[in-house]
Amino acid sequence: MVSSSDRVHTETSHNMAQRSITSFFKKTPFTPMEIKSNGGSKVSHVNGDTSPISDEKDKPSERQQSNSIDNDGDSQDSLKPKNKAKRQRVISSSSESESPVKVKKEDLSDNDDSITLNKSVNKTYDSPKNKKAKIKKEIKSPSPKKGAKSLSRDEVKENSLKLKIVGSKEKDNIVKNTEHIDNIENESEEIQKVAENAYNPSKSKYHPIKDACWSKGEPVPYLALAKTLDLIEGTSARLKIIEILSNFYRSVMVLTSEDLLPCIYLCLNQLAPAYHSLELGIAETYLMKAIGQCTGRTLAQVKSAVQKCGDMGRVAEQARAAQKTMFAAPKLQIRKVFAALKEIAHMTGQASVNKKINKIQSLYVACRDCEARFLIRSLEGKLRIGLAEQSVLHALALAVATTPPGPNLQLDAAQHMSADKFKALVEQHVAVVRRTYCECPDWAELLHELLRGGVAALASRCSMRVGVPLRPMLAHPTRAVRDVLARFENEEFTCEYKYDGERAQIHVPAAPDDKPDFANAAIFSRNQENNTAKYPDVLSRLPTLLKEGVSSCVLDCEAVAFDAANGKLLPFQVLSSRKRACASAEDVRVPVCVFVFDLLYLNGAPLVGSTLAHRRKLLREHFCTQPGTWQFATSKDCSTIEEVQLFLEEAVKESCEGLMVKMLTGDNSKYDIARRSHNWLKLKKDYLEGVGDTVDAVIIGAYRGKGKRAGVYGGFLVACYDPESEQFQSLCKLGTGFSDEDLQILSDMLKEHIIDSPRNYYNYDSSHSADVWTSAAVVVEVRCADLSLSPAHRAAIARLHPHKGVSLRFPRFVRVREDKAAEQATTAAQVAQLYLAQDQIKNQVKQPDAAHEDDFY
DNA sequence: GTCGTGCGTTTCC
DNA sequence: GTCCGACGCATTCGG
DNA sequence: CCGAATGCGTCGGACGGAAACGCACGAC
Repeated sequence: MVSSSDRVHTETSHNMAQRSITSFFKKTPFTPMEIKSNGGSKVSHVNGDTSPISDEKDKPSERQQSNSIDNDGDSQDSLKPKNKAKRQRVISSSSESESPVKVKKEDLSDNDDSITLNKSVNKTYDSPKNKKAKIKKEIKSPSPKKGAKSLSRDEVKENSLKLKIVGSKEKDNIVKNTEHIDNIENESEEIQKVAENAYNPSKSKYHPIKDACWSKGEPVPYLALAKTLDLIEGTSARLKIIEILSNFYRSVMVLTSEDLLPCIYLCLNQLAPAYHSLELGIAETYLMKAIGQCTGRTLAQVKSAVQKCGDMGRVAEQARAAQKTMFAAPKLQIRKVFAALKEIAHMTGQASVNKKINKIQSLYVACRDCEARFLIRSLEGKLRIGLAEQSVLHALALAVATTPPGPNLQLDAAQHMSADKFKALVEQHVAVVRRTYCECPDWAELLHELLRGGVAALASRCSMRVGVPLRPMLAHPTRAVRDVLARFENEEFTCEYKYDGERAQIHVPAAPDDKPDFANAAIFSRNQENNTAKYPDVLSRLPTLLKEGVSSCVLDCEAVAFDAANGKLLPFQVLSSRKRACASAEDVRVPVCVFVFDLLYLNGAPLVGSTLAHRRKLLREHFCTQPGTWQFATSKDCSTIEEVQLFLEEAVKESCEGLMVKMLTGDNSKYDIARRSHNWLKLKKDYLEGVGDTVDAVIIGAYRGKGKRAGVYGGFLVACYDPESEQFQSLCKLGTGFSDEDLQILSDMLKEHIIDSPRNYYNYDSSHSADVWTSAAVVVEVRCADLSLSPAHRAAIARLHPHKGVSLRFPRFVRVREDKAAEQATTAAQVAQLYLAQDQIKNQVKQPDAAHEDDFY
């Protein structure tokens, strides 16, 4: 490894390493020598530091001055000639073998050329929803609610109109003989099928057979899904989204029910239940490569187009549209697309990446219309249309309420009952479907039972069982201790330490002899991944946890790295260095202590419907603890603010993140994820106003935003200042905490500070190379939860570790410090000081032996 | 062919 | 993980 | 009394650091 002391940063392909520090003195407007330490500048904002500046709550009002919403955030590129245009549409796929070095060179030099080239091809994409939001702001309707509603309707109409126009334009693409005779019982009439391009599941009084664009028994065309997703993308009203999707599902159920599962998976970007651990293994970079190869562009060209547009799906769609197709590929079918994705996920071993890319290309070239957009986004892993799990569940419930599966075909149940009655029916179905999914997050199983026996049979046939992970209860952040009381007023509640580890849901099934079957026990993560192989040590000592009489159970726990020698909890960073799969308990390098805090199932009976008080009682009765291996989460049943406050401080001192606050009795203490998934409160020091670490950092670079952040910068590289080495050392990237307005302001602000290449006194890792570099001018206040030693960031490098700097955990933007100049930012020494001041670091037992030295030399 | 390194992806928080 | 924005729903406010 | 305003919870999607892991690729 290159020692970074002799070089400002280790980016070898950049040429700036040659530039000497002296050149910096000539170029920069401010000279580090001139810095006057501002009256003994102290560490900024440590634990409620009350410097007069930091206390000024000058937030939005002042910033409004520089607000210019109209700006397109198009920064430096707007200066460039715009008429070079469409040159590179010429299909020339000759540039195959790009060595990584070559690619890098292109990356660096493309700044002027390819971006301009792509400019007119890929305009910054302003999503329909963004547009809508803007319109909404402009129109100050006396009745915003109604205004919004009618607006969305109009827009949907407009959208579908456009669709029709497009459809007629591309008449040649429309398959003309789409007339079929459908033999479904009471539908004896001849049904003329809708052309695929005109498929419109958002129309009112949607008829699942007549309005579909395929016939009974036929595989569902991928274009039907793409059209549905396209409509949804243009809609922001959630209920409307659900209606559109449910209409599509109704058609699938009635015509081709076996395609419903792939349809749902494609809507969710999922391949299988999480605990099957099936992943695509393909993301942004390889996708861009695939698109480039298909459309005769270099990786750098695609990259800059994606940056410009903020959406790879759109880029892929436009690139595909611009291409002439040599021969018509067969139409994509949903089941085939989904099967192909699964196939890609299963490819492993040598040359698998290329095989995956080839497979993607074969799909991509067969894309028509907007299919490419959604195919590519599926592969990216996010649809970005405002549709996710909860809406899919709702849509499915609405679909089965409207068109119930079963022998007696009924196409629109709503017709036969009052609106209120139907609404109640839907609500009930939604509740059942959601609950079922929470207890058994397996779409295959859920759909199988749903299509077979309908909603009525779902609850009984498909419910919680040992071995299938259930969705865990999550917690809401709380900004003040008094908010806890506000929420839990007059209720019994308890506070537990919030341990800084990894969620572990432990399942122990019963053997036929009614003893616990430890051999088949399993451990699942917060996201239902199967972590059984990760914790052989925990599994091996499971027998010490269960008391006599326990035959089966499901436990909710937190696994925390543990220093057995000193009986101390270790930071999350230590825990995360555990191998993901470990053969046996002896091979485990990082021991853990498991903190059990809930019991969800005991001896054949689910407890999710019991109160926490009851579950906790059973937990304490039936399970053993042993310091350092199995412990119950430290808890205290508080009733006053003062008690909570004190307990919080205690928790933090003992290397915990804070507190979890939970209701003990009543309906709200049940483990009912379907009804409310964030039913607990979390209380952390860094949420509290005026408490927690804050740093004033300098923006030295920016990254172009994607999706809803297209057109502005979506993130920034920020640094601390080190007067001794005269460097700005990267501290972290900053990507959350700003309002849309903040982002606009920052983007405008930075325009005048953009520089061609990073200063040679910027110390950063090449992995953090910014899209746009800026001179060190804008100072921002950044809040974080922790400071950690970083392999990639350089703040306070060599002060705590020879080649590791410090970075921030969970960094978020607080405000612009317009009152501060770059040289007044938090210094490297102060960052180091903040790092060392952390309770968790102070708690660490200093090793007098070589272990410490080991790290150093 | 083997080994180490770099890069990309996924999964925790 | 944090955070923001939009939506939907219930409750309160005001003419 | 009814519509408007307000408050709150949910949902979805921007974005963060760090580590493991698996494949690609160059050095030997």
